Amino acid sequence: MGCLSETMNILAELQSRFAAALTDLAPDPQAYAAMVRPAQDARNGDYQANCAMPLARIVGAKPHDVAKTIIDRARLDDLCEPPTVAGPGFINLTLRREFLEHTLAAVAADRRFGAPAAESPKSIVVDFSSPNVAKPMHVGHLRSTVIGDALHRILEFAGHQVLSDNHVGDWGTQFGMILYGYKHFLDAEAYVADKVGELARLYRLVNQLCDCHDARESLPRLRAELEAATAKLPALEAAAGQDKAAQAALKKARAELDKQREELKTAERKVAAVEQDPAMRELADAHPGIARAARDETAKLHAGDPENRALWDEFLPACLGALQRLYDRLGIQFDHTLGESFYDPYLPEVVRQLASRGLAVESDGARCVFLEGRNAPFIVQKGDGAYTYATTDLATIEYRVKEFGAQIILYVVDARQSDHFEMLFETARRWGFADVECRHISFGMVLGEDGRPFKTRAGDTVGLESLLDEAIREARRIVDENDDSKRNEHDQPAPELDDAERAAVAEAVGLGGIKYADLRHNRESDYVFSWSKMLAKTGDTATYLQYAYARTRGILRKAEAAGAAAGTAPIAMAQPAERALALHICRFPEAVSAVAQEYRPNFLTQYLFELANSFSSFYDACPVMKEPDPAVRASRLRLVDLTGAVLKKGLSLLGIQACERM
RNA sequence: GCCCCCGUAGCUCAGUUGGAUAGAGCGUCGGUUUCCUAAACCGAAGGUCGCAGGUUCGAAUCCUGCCGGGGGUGCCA
Repeated sequence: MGCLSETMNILAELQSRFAAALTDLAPDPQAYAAMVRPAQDARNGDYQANCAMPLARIVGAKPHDVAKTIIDRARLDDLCEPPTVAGPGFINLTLRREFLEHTLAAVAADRRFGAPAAESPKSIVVDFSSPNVAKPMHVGHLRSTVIGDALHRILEFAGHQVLSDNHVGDWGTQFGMILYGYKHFLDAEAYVADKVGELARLYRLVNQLCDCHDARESLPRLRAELEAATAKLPALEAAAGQDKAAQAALKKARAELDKQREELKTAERKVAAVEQDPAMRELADAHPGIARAARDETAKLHAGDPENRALWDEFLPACLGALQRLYDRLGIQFDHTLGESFYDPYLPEVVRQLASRGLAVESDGARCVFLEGRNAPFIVQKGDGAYTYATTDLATIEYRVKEFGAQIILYVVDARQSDHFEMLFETARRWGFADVECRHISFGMVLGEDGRPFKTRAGDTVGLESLLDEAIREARRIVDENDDSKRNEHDQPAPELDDAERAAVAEAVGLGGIKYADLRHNRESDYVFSWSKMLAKTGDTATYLQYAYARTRGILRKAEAAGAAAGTAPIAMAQPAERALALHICRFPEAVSAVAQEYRPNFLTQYLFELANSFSSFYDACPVMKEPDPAVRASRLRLVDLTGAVLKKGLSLLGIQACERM
């Protein structure tokens, strides 16, 4: 019982001991054993079991007595001090020092720091990033990219077989716009000089012209709607005296009115942007049917038109190359980049099968899947015969299951698409893919400090490339400032880093800052993007973790210079700071398995922040190289070495680099 | 109309699925450097968990209603 070579996950070990003790006491021992948790408050010990209270209700006994019974039956004496019962029936557990030392030694000897391989490794596809290749990536792609990459790394580390797949948008309407732009507005010289840049310009241009025409067309309708809504307002106001329902209606009408005003303003702005620029205006006048024409280009591409197909073949590698450069900068790798175009040949068969099963039926000229409890249909083929991303997504599920043997598919996509994914998954189940577990790993928006979607001051979306540049530039400034202010013992300037190392540190700090700021938030919630917080020299940031790591390296350098090495000395933990640090190191497996279970990287960032925190306290309270007792010194040196290794591993699982010095 | 999400300290956010006196970072106030990087450490103040009911030994967490904010919603992805 309790063979520790099997698990260095203390929490899991405790839970299994409790499960054994609960076999005759509880209907579902596992569920009650799961109520063993890390103690919320260190005063209550290291871990606590909360199962006695709910169990007492079932058995009809006093919680306190149930807790006593559990304690009597649980065999914990090799792990814990004698457990105590507190409050209404909490069981408090304090780990024995010998056990901690033993576990720590095992963690230290393990290349995976005690993180167990998954009991039943799954074949997992992580679908993330998924930008449109026709336009440059912007800040909106950040979360999917960063969270997806972290999940890829962590799940793989947790022992699963993981494939990352970038489901790029390389087949949609944006390509029609580029094709149209290429044929009508190409700047040949610019195209030769910077293919992707010119294509992006063409996309923006055509998109803007389409928007303008579209907006101009909708202006009368928008104005009429606004007028009608405004006209209705007085009646609503009059009716809203006492009646609650009427008041609610009034408020809703006002909100609706605001929305309509906004919409009208946006449309007017789009029109004005073109009309105030004579050159643009001329273009707009010369291409009145541009939106339709661009759609036709898309249709021709899909239909196999040789010219468009040849252009697409020419554009795509350049676009993918540009994306790849960005991913290289970010240190992100995909096992596959199978975009929408890849699935095009499969689409007719998907619809045919859905139709033959009676799942897809015709409605208003389109083929739709109607799902119980929903008004909106899942459209798999449009009235004009074109397929939608719903169809592509279905084909993609089929492919991933059949070709990759996917058992789990994770879609790291923003929360706004949750309806789509619910319908997609339901349709896939009914189509015959009931065994694959599809999960929408949804995340919230990145907001600016004004609480609105993150934009530049001018109101444009922020390009990802320039975001990275700015972060690194700012990081470099901080690195310079910090290194320049270093002093030697005579209080003279003593910078440590040469230009190349400063650049490397700035890169790690800048990119790490961006990634960490994203990952440390619960992915489900929106978060406010803040330059100052992201690269702050204080607080819960990547820099703090990187700095803690650099400090571990500093001590080890010093030790090396003195001819000492971390070695394999026994680790003792006499000081509270030593014990706290040691315990925290031992919890690494818990953090990894928590992330793998819930797909929440913030569990790992939180763990690492606390680890760095424990280390900083230890650093302050427990000198290493100045410690006179050689045994204590050797023990602390190992603790430092191990802390550094876990920090570095943890950061790497988040896609963040650690620096030797900074 | 229908559907989904959010509201926690001055600010930004956690909160392990119902557990103990609700936590952290920033900011504020106070302390720490002849000593391994002060990008640090230690301490303090700061809360009606949007509001009102309900469920029970126990609620930020579950249910109902309300207030406030955001998002989605038949041929974009």
